[in-house]
Amino acid sequence: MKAWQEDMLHALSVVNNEQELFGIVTAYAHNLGFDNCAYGLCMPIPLTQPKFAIFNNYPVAWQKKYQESGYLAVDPSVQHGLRSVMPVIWSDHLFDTAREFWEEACSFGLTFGWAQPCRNENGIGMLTLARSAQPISDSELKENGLKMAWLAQAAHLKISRLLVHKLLPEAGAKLSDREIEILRWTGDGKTSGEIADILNVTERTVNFHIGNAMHKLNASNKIVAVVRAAMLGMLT
Amino acid sequence: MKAWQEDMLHALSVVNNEQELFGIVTAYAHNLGFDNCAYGLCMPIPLTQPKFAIFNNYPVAWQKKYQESGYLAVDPSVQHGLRSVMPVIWSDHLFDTAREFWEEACSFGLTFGWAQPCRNENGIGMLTLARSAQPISDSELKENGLKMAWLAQAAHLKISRLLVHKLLPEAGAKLSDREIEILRWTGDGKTSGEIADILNVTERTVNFHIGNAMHKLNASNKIVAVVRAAMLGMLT
DNA sequence: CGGGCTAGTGTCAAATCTGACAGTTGGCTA
DNA sequence: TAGCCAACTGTCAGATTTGACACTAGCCCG
Repeated sequence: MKAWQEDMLHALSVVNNEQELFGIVTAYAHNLGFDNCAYGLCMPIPLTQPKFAIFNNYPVAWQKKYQESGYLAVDPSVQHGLRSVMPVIWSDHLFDTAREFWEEACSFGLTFGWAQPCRNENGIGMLTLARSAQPISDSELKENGLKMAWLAQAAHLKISRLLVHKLLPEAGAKLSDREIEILRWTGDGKTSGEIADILNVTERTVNFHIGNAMHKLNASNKIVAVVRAAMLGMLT
Repeated sequence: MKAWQEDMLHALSVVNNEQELFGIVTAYAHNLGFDNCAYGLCMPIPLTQPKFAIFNNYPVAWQKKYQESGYLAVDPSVQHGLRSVMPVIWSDHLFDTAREFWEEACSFGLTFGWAQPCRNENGIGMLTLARSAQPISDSELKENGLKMAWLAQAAHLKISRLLVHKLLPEAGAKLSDREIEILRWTGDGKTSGEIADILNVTERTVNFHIGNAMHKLNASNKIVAVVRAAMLGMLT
């Protein structure tokens, strides 16, 4: 494996708090020629008003403005990340539907940018690398593009886990094999009685396991238990 | 955007059947120096026994052997793809737990390989590029790595949609805004009565929408409806 | 203007789930 | 050997869901 890949993963492995982790990402971004970088995570639950977590080293005034104006719901690059897995370079076309937002960002020195979404069981993450001068050229992409993509994947891999386990207690639940099996069948439409037949146990036993899973996942009914377990990748 | 990226996406856009699509991917793989390539997709539902779809141009004898021996459940590169979003290069270390499998693959000329997993609302996909001679060097990765990663993303983007819509009829369901809203609340643990209060409608109306969503998603109860909608990205 | 579509509402019986009571069995370990 | 834990089972009342009957109001389109 290439030295810088091991390097990056190693650097990201030695710390275990999200601030430091993001600091390391920022440093790598700097090495790759980007003064600014941002990592955003959209967690898989709750379904109504999903939780977001954002780190960036943008100008404080812009962070404030972004927050206060609710730009998270406007920002086309965020919209893109929530829909696609393809990387994007900031362009007029991308910000077609939010001209003002785009111009305002430019006024804070966020002119040229590149963003790579990533998905895993902890949700959808996106790493953005940006700077005020120098468009992102083809030769630069050829030189550093793979490292940028790698950095995005690696950042998401490490940061998302940390964040989700800190902000979503249910993500830490350890389900037993039996519980997982039963939640799977439940999510495929079987009633407790049917699952009992499939597994050759009593309906009471099936409900017992479902009840335990509900407690572990802090779920008020089995719908929530199945949805959470599925969204957090526990049934895969 | 770089010419080859547009090229690739364009080439993948003009056809709309999975065989041809995979043919194009194969051709790009060939240009990148890989005789063999494979794309595998693990669909998000059902939860018990998830559906897989696989395309490859491996030797027929190996395809047969792989199929018959149930290697899908053994293949460490598949296991990796189901767990992580990081790319991997085939190595002794990766195949540590399946020596025989690894040697057998080598005997069919599948010696050097690289695999990139990708995730989206259509499930987990993985593109593998392989060949019999010439290890994958750092300089080659530097030269072509980004294109390889892009090819994987693009292939997954195009093929997964087609496959999922063909093999999972429920993926084509168009839920109304009201249905989505109600399924979200349901997945967060609200009962029909509670949702009725939240939305200022009757409990009967909530159940009406849930029933409609159930029909569209071919679901036997609302658990299935919520799980399917969530797993297929309809609630994001 | 009639037909189709979406959103909304009523009622009622049967099926299913949830919570709280109270247990047994077998394996692992201090 | 006593204690703990996971898996399993029984019963029962009350809450919730599901399916099937039928109906209104508003909007768009041919």
